[in-house]
Amino acid sequence: MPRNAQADLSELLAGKGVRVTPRRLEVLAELARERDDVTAQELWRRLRERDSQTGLATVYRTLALLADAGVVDTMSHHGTELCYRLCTESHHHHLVCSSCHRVVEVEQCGLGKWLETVTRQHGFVAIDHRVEITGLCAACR
Amino acid sequence: MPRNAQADLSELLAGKGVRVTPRRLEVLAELARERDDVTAQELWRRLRERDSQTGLATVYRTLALLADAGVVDTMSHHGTELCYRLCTESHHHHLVCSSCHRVVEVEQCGLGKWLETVTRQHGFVAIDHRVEITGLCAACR
DNA sequence: TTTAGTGCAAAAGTTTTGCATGGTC
DNA sequence: GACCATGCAAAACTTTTGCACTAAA
Repeated sequence: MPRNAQADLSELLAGKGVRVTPRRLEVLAELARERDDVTAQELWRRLRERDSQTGLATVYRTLALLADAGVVDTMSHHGTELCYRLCTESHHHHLVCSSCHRVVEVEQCGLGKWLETVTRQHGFVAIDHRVEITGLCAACR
Repeated sequence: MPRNAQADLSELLAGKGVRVTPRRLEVLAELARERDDVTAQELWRRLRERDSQTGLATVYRTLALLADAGVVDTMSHHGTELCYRLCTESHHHHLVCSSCHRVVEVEQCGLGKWLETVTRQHGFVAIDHRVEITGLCAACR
């Protein structure tokens, strides 16, 4: 990994008030390498393949921390495992290929007015929302 | 439970080509009683409280079957457990109260055109999509 | 020096499976 | 009667915790 990418990751943590450690950088670097989402178990397996000594518990603890800090997004494809993914900071949604599990981030949000309307209609105040579109990507079609 | 509701549930199963059994009707009836979503474990506990002899494995098997048949929706509130809920047949989305977990179904879908646009933009063919809006309901505000 | 992170192993919890038995069509 | 559903107990997994030890600020 390029030396400045390393530094970026450190800043990413420090900026969130999170203590910087070698383990956390390893986890973060692995997340940065993944194009798509991964489970904690998968991430751990890949770290081991790179001869990292990181323990599974640390992976779980780190991912929970990062999710808390808003550095990673969590998704669950309606299986029993939680998936993690390093995400852009801005509001966005996901396009997921049901065949190859590729994830594409969509920056635009098409909900705008509708969101306003339906939440008010039911007496809710919206805090957050997520849209997950499942489909087939170009390669899998 | 009213006698005709019983019959309705039987028809619901039979209509999907699913074999009708007392156990499945019990699970279905319990789901019908729940306003909000439940985990398999919760559902099982409630059945026991009603002196049902249904085994936990049967609850899991039945819920999987019903989800497959499209009779229940599954959601995961980003915890480790999967939640189930008896849903209307038509396309709809969910409004979830983050404080009391109340779920409201929203029949309208505000995605229409936007969905078309973004999927095509990324070379996807959309198969399905789900919108989950988190917020505070009137009572919890 | 104080406070927090980590590895390991054990525990806790959820979901799945094998198998003998009983019920549905 | 054939085939599927069920209960029970065991197994398989994922995730969390306790604790002794190490490292960051």
